[in-house]
Parts: sequence; C-alpha cells; structure tokens
Amino acid sequence: MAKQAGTKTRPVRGSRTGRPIMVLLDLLGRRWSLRILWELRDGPLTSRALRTACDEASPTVLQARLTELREAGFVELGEGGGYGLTALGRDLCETFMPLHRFAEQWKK
Amino acid sequence: MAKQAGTKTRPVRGSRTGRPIMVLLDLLGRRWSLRILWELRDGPLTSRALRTACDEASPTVLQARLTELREAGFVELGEGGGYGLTALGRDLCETFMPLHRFAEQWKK
DNA sequence: CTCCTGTGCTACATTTTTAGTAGCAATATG
DNA sequence: CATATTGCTACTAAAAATGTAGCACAGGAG
Repeated sequence: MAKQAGTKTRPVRGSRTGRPIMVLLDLLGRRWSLRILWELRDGPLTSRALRTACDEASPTVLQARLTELREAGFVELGEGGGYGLTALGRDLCETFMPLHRFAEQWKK
Repeated sequence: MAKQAGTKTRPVRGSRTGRPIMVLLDLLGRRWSLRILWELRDGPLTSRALRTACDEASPTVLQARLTELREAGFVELGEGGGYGLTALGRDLCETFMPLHRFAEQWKK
C-alpha cells in the first residue's frame, strides 16, 4: 500500500500535477473519505463507532483513510481515544455541507 | 458489476441505508467522479479531451464514471458529441466550488 | 470510393485497492 | 485473575482500476 519508506512517499495518485485542488479531489475521491468526514461532523467517534456508522466498512480501508486524513490535517486522534475533526477538518466539512440539502432534492 | 436486470438494479455500494446523502457520498467517493465534475465546470469536453484533463486516466473507469454520472443526471452527452454538465450537474458543481479556495490555503 | 481523422466506447491481462474475517498489544474495570 | 474496550494489523479473496490495444461509426479530403 502507501509505502512508508523514509519520509513519506506521496504518489499523489490521480494527479501528476500536484495542484492542491487535484490532490484534494483525489484524497476525497477515495472510498469512505467523504463518508468519514461526514460521520464525524457532529463530534468525535471511536474507531469502532465510526466503523458502525460507515455500514461496517472493512477496518483495513478505514484505517488507511483515517491515516491519510490525519496526515492531511483534517482528522485527529484525541488523547483518550476517539477520532474527531480538526479545525481545518471542520472547515472542510462546512464546505460540502450544502450537499445534504442537494441530495435530498436530488433523489427525485 | 452493476447488474442491469430490468429497471436498473442499484446495489448502492457503500450504503445499505439508501439515504440520498449516502448514495451521493458513495457516488462522488469513487475514483475520478469529483475530478470529472470539476473538469467539466467550464464547459463540455469530448471524451478524449476529458481523458487528457484527467491525467490520462484509463478510459475503462472514465466511461464507467460517465455512465454513472449520466444515470444520476449530473452529466449528459450532447448531440454531436461532448460531455457536459446538466443543470443539476452545474448545481452540484457549485456546491463544492468553495473547495478550490479551501485547497489553495490548505497546501501550507 | 478510399484514405484519414476524430468521436464514443469496449476487451483484456495486469496491477492495485477493497472486503471480510480474524486477531494483536495496550489499557482499564471488576 | 477475567473481561471488555481502545486503536490497529495480517491475511486471503473479491472487486475495481490501470494500461494498452482496438472496435464501429461519422465526417471530410483526395
């Protein structure tokens, strides 16, 4: 998987340009990334509670996404356990909050 | 893959609840989905131009995403060729436009 | 008509990613 | 001690993506 050799090899899959927006779109375009941020919007969850919230997604990919989101500075692991959004993460979450309203009127 | 039996069987991968927001997050959380919408924001592109814009992503997955996005009503194939956003698609794109500004200030 | 080019789209083998299940060390509580 | 929780990892099988090649169709030029 993501080779952790030395100082974090970043393939930036899905973008060879490295432009911030492309890197961000790639990160958020991985399975469960958006969902994780969404589920954490109301407050921190333990890893297992998060797993339950995400329809029992496999812990393999969940841990991978959490690591990526932590390295990106969107999510943090509080002392005493529990994953929560950072200030930056909350900011990002606010960005696509309107998606909820959009989805509700889209289902028709 | 997605069984096309009768009237479109939708496994809604990544969400067993079927809530609109979950379905949407799942769809947008697939590789290249967000990127495609992003690249179409300024106007229609031919399939090959879109492929070039998306860092030469493989046509296999690109076609798959385009089909999904078309079924969702976000993208359409204009007569005479060229993929473009629908009114709904443009609306959706507007939703996460602030992401660009966010990404720019996030890279630090 | 033939040749050429571009459109949307597909086949196929290889690689990568995810799913699903099990289990670990560490910590706490009884 | 047993029990139960935390975050996290190993492993194999399944699914999805990559990368390359090519198809049928349509339009234009010769």
